[in-house]
Formats: sequence, C-alpha cells, structure tokens
Amino acid sequence: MTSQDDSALDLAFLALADPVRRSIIARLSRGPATVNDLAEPFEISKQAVSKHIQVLEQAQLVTRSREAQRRPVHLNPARLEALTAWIDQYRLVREEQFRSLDAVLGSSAGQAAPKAKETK
Amino acid sequence: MTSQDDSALDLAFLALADPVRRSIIARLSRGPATVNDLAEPFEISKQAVSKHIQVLEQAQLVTRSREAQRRPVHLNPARLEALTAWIDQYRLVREEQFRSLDAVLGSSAGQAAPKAKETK
DNA sequence: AGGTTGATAAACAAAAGAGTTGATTACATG
DNA sequence: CATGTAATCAACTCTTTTGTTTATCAACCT
Repeated sequence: MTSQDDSALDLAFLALADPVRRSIIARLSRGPATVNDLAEPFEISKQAVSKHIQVLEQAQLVTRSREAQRRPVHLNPARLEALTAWIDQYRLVREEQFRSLDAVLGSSAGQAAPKAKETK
Repeated sequence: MTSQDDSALDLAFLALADPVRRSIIARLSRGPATVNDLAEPFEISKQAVSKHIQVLEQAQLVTRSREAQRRPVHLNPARLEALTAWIDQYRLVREEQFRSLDAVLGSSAGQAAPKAKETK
C-alpha cells in the first residue's frame, strides 16, 4: 500500500516539476482545453505538449474526455488535494513543534537544541 | 520575477518527486538529523543520501547548521507552505467553479458542459 | 471517396538524475 | 602528530526524460 502511494506521489510531484506542465495546470484551472489550445502559448511542438499531457494524465492530475475528434483535457482537483494533504501532514507537525518549543523556552529563539543522540 | 518563482518551484517539486527524499522530509518533521542518521534506513550509500540532501537544500526545503564536524539538517516548513499555496491557488479556483456550476444546474452532474469556445 | 483536422506513435539525439567507488577536507581526540 | 569520524568532491556508469522529425491514425466534412 505504501509503495503504491509512493509511486503515485512520485508521478504527481514529478509532473509538477516542470514549468510547461504547471502552466498547463494553470490554464486548465480556468476550464478544459484541447492539445492545440494548450500548445499555443509555448514554443515547443504539439507533440511535445501531447507528451506533457500524458505525464499529467499518468499522474492522474488531469483526465480526458472525447468530443468528436477532439480530446479535451480536464483538471482533476482531487489529485491536487492529495498533494496538499501529503505536504500538510509534515508542515503542520513541524509548526506544532515550534509552537510547543516556544512555550517551553518562553518564546526565545529555539533552534540549536542538540537533543539526546541515540545513534550507535 | 515569474521565471525566478518558476525555477524555485521546479526545484521544490522535483525534490519531492523521489521516495527517498520524501522519507527524509518525514524524518525531519520529527526533528533535525545528520546525514548518517538519515542514511541509516536506506540501502544506499551515504554519498547518495548526501546528494539527496543537497537537492533538498537547493530547493530550500531544508537548511543546515554546523556543530563540530556534524552538519545537522533541519526542515524548512515555510517552503512546504509555499508549495501548498501554489497548489491551492488552482485547486480552489476549480472547486469554486464546480460549486457555481452546481448552483446553475441545480446540483446535478456538472461535467460535460461544452462552454462557449472563444478560441481563435 | 478524398481531404482536412486533431492528436498520437516511433525512432532518435541530447541532457539530466540516481547511484557507485575512491580520494579528500574538516574536526576531535588519544 | 596520528587516527577515527562526519561529510563532501570527483569521475564514471546506467537509465530516464525531453524534444525533434517523420509518419500514422481516427473522426469529421463536403
């Protein structure tokens, strides 16, 4: 189960690690679009954009429907939510720790707490 | 300005697109750790882990301090927050659209709305 | 049928990522 | 000073990604 989640997160984060693909996400947040629509703003070929969309589709960040010979791409907000959920699970833990550390130290700079090392 | 943000996001998302690096993040959410601490759970060399940490550091997801010959790694929650902010800006727009579409259609399935195409 | 659009497949070159081993720096201590 | 420990640097593989060009497919329109 963990490894499946793992590879799903791999695909999703990797998909977002590209400015072209993030622009596609941004465009799709305003509504579905075809490959041609999406390719227009970029200086790369349609084929390249098509590949980018495949990456996003594999990451399940977008879905595709059929409409005559067009294949519109739709954003899948649920997958985006899964990513924020993953991030928040660590971000929030960390902030909670800072808060309690502040409480202990009386709101001074809590940074170089050496902590008991239990390594070998 | 946009391109700077762009490459910063590139680095951050790319850094998270790897199970080892995500595990490192998870470990660091419970407190700082050294390269040796972080390398232990994995079957790869310390050099490899060191490289992973450099990737995370370049993405500003972690910072490092000095402590004798040790260089403890600390999580930087602020950068994680920047990522959720980026994602939410599109996720939430999209959900808002679904909500208003539901309002128009009277809470039926709002999916294949062709929409007026204003393409060239 | 023939032609046009929209989108993909296949094959290839260039670049980047992830890991390895071997040598090197920096510090601590016997 | 010599030794051990923490971490990095350098050089080298192996594999994956990205983009290009060329060719193909599938659906529509007269």
